[in-house]
Amino acid sequence: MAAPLPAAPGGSRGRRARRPSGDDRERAILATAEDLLGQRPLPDISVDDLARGAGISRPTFYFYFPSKDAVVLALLDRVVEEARESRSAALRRAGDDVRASWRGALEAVRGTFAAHRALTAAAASLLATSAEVRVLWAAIMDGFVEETAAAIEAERARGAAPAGPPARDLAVALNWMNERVIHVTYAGQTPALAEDDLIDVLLTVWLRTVYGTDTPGTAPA
Amino acid sequence: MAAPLPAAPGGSRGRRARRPSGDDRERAILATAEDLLGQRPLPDISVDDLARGAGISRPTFYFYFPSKDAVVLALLDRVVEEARESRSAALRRAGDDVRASWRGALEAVRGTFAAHRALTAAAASLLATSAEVRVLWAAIMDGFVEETAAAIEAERARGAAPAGPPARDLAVALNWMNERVIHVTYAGQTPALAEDDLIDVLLTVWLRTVYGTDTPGTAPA
DNA sequence: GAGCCGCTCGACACCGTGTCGAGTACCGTG
DNA sequence: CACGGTACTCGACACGGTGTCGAGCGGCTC
Repeated sequence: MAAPLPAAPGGSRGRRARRPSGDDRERAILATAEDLLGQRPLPDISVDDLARGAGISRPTFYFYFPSKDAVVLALLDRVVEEARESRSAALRRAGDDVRASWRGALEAVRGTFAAHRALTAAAASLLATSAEVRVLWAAIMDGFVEETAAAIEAERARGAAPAGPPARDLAVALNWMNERVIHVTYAGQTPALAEDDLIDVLLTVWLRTVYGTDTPGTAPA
Repeated sequence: MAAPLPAAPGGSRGRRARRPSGDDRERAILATAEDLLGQRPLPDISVDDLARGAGISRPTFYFYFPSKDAVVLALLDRVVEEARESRSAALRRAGDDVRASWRGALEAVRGTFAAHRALTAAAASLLATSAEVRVLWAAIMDGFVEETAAAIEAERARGAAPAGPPARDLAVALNWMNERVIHVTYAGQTPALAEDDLIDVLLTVWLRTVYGTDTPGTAPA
């Protein structure tokens, strides 16, 4: 919401070299986008809506962003970063209790997406049309997969988890499962899970897949 | 490809009451769509392209279909039916060997989607914008989930599978995992699995989730 | 041969996108 | 204080896609 960005020069995404002034406008566009996305789906929002909402004309909008998609991408950048950090933090915390650790990671991702449903829905619709969004999405999923695969390998190394397919392969399947199940659940699609059962169910699949049991760390050698 | 449709009156989907003649045109449009989808993504195909490909003018196209989306929906109807039947058949076959039975179901769905990659990609892009496609997709996933849930419950009842979360909840998670993993793998996105490993990995997750082991039927009482 | 019906398309209205070029306001510098 | 530049603004335009309307045409039936 806040995040003043004192004078960050390197625009990570391609959008535009930022200048001290006019910066308010850029933020106004972003804010308008976030606001409108809470009201209706992305395809029903035009560049004109965004411009008007930010108090500027349509051509002026193009001075700040090359397209409607770029606005969503900018918004998404922030959320993706938030999800990544929140997940890594959860994984770092709770080092002892294995089960709690996995649960924390699940919970972190779920939390981030739940907090930004509208944006996530918009991202999903862009996934089909925007190569940039696809790249961004692939990057975050890749990060999750790497992290997960490393964790599985560690558990196998210490004898807590049985062998099986490459850890990375399992990680790919599990993480995509999360992505989709969380998405359909929060987007109100069917078949979905009850929001309250989400984490329990996903955790069960993760634990059984990795350890073969719901209660790792209690029985094995 | 063939499927003459002798004179089927009840257009399942909303498209239009069908008349004996002009039927060739309808098929030509469908064929053109399938063809063009093999060349470029759906958003890059206009109604005009479809019409020209079928040898008619754009307004005439609207005599046969209410929109571009409806064409894809019609195509999708057939494929969805194919997937459903192929999966049910696989589940019916191989009654004894549990593992083979699950594998067959996985294989059936994979096969159908692999055979229609382009269409599946188009469906994915419509999922974001077309309520009808969403309903159709929800329906097929629901069918898979029901079938899966029943199978899990049967396994639990005969003591082959351990208790745990509601069978339906596990079924939801597992089937969405399949959907997504198959999709990213065949759409060439990342992170994905190698096409050859797909089934093995998914099967492992399914078996471990349902039974807690890769080799059901060998150990338990 | 009159009339209907399935079918066809030219022409049109509409909407959203993206661009171009003519401004304006404000800056620092001479 | 002019002067030139630069950040920014927007009216007007061109384009491409969608969907509709109404006139026309060919074959069938009575």
